[in-house]
Amino acid sequence: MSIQTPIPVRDVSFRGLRQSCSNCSLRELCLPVGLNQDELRQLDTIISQGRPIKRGEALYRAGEPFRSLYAVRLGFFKASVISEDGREQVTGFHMTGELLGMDAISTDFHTCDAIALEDSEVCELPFGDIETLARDVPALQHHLYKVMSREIVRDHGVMLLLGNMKAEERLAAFLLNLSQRFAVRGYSAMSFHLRMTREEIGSYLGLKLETVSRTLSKFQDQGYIKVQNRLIELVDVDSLKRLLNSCQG
Amino acid sequence: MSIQTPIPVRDVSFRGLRQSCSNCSLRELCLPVGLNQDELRQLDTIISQGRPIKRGEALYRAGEPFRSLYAVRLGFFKASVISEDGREQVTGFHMTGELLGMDAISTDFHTCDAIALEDSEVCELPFGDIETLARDVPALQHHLYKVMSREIVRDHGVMLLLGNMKAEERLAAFLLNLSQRFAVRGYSAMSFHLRMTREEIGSYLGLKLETVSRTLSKFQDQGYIKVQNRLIELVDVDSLKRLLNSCQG
DNA sequence: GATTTTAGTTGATCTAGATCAAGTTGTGGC
DNA sequence: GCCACAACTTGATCTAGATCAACTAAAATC
Repeated sequence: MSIQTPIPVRDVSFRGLRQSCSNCSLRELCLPVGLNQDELRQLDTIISQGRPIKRGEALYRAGEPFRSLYAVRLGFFKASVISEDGREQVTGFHMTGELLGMDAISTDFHTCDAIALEDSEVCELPFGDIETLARDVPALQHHLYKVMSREIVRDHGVMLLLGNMKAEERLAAFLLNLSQRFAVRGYSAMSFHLRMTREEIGSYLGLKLETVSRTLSKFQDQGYIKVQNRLIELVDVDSLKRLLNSCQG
Repeated sequence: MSIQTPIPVRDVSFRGLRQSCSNCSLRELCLPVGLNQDELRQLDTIISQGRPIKRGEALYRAGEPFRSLYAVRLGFFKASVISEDGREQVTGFHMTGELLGMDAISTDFHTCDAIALEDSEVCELPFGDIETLARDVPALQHHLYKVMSREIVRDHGVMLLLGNMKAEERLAAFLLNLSQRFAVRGYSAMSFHLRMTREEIGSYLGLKLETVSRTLSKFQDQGYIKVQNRLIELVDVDSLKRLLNSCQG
């Protein structure tokens, strides 16, 4: 199972990229599959130009009124909920092409924080407008349902991970998932830079930062990976996968 | 925080109940708020009669092709995903008025099993038809987005629970959540029958059945609850809530 | 209504991962 | 380029919850 379903970029939410309209032509960046020229033009009028978010800044925070969904155009985000007593639970890491903010539709307020882990850029998609357009464009309507459904499936995968797996299995699943998602976006599957701290990984995986650190070291000792600070190289992917398959939790 | 957001029944998915059309008049049972007479009539034509599911039977199973969402009309379900190596993770318990199957929109196949934990009855909502109708009925379209969003928020709550909380906190959250949801449906908030085994509770909460049993006994010893097999009586709700608020995980 | 089966409790022990602690490395700010 | 602070590693110890085990109680089944 994969904790963050690896999906071809074209399916993630919106795809493509062209430098025409300023920096964020929805026409190509945020293009749901199967729209015709006219429908695309309509979409373009709705979607705002790219908005840059500096590393460390919040795209939105829990409690803020909901207006728009955001498509990550470039960069890397973490989403997290904070419990009343201040504990943070990272609910996901989001990269190019993924959609943020769907949790907020429920109450018209954001229920989690979205923080940029590197300098990033998003497309703002005003939800009211999107919803209206979706009525005229069945493909868009269906696409939105699909993207939300996929988020639910992903969350179930995380529950399975948190509820059933041991530390090594969690880390292996996490690394393999990241690897796949980078690969899909044209980056190396075998070597990548972690944008998040050990503590954030731990929060996502239900582990303490020391356990994350130790487990990474263990993987390195066993020759599964090489770790240099936040640079990860996957050396023996099969062994990592075996860790996952043979997990008898 | 609540692991399974307590929501007034009218918001859960569809509401109302009348004995007119056989046993499952959508007109009242599965009525999204804010539809007019004509829209209701349209809905009625789409939705199938109530379908009974016996205790222990599956409403659907992972891998089956997706056709419809299901509104629980009566009864109690568990939803669970099974990992490749056979581990079960219960992803939720669902009662009257809640919607099942939204995870399947993503791939057009169900990704989890839905098993009745008592004799139950559901309304089948063919998704294609619902989607088509939603184009003409903005309130219905928006309602569907909301329901799916709410599921995402609920899942984030479970992640927080699984990632951060200790056994006692998880159990307290679980009992309080059940209590609220029963209350909303007109049943007693202080005393209710658990439809699931200790093992199923444990699977949902990321605990072993022995730990669930022990923790319930502990709560009873401390005078928080009374346990008689599957009958739970909440004696000291405040203490249970305090357990949750003061959790310093 | 007796019997088999399944669900639940409780105790003893073990262990994965948390916690505490000390040191190292890396990074952003001036 | 130096300083201060944040991120990371590694070791020693502790503990919540898992595991193993034995027993009891409640349902199904015949």
